[in-house]
Amino acid sequence: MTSSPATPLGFEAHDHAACVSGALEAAEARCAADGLRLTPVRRKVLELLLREHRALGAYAILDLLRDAGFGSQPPVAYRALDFLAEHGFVHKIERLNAFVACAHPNERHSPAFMICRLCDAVAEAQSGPTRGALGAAAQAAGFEIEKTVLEAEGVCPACKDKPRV
Amino acid sequence: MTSSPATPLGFEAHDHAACVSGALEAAEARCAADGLRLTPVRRKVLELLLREHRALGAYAILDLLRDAGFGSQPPVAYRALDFLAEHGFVHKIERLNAFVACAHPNERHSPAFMICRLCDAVAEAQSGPTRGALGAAAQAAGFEIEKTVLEAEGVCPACKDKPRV
DNA sequence: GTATAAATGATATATAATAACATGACAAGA
DNA sequence: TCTTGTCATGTTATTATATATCATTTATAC
Repeated sequence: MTSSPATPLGFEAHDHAACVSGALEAAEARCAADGLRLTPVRRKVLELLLREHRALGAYAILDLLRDAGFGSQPPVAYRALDFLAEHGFVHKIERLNAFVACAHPNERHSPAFMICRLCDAVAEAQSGPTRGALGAAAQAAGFEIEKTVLEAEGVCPACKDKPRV
Repeated sequence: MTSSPATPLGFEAHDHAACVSGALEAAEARCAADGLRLTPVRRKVLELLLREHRALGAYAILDLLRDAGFGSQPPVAYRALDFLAEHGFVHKIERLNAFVACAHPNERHSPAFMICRLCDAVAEAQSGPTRGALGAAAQAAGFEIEKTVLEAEGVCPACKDKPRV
């Protein structure tokens, strides 16, 4: 994120090491600015998600935490994930019961995701505040939308190119 | 569904008994036409979901199945739900890990949902084949969308009218 | 009627998430 | 310095959701 990539942390190749460290620095800066505490566990979970760059279940994260010398009971991961999600550093992918690092924190956004069913890569796209057809239906029904989940499942370009791996 | 309601099985009041039996008849007709087997368990699960008219978890369904004299081990419910979802009679609400009867089977559709966080009522709206912003992002990224999940969480008209129940 | 495929029964286990309570770290104020 | 409040973590246990596997039965096709 340091070099403001043209693409929104999607499926394209990029300098991932720089992407990870840049995002971590940005997160630290933001926490310092907002009085949030990016503690070691929280930082580690964010780093893991940035590094993997795909959706990870809480228990997969827990395994990685254990390898890194952190506690390995479920609440350890869920607490860190709650914090990170609450402040927009990660998102939960409902379809997978898994978590992914946010591609553009700092911006208020209602994210949309493209999930590769073959490699679990996740790309995050921006999505308007409330979508066309659904927004109209909600208005007609008198339903007050507070939050939306928009997730597309399919095949990413990389997996499409190599059907057999 | 018999009297082709103007509203799509949403939050509005309607003749629910007729709605349930009509939907069941429609499902039976459709299965007969397509060579699908609407076995007793499957029919019962669909009936339960139609009757409740809200999102039910698999284990809640399992309890109701037990009460109705069916098997009560998890696979019983999950198999029936898999069948019903595969053929469009029910949808899974990812956000709730729960299931709801489809408001308009027979039509090929990519559903969108409005979920009341207070009473768990679920209304189903139609949603275009692939949505605007996300569709564009997918095209740009070379991502092939196979299925989309679109779920809005908020407050339904009934709960909005009576803030304290 | 027999072969085949589809569905069910049953047991076990995997995965996801939370409850509840104790402990530790640290800052603000008496 | 001591105490108190808050936030974070450690730990144990439990609840909720979902799938794997294999045996058995039932329906349908030939």
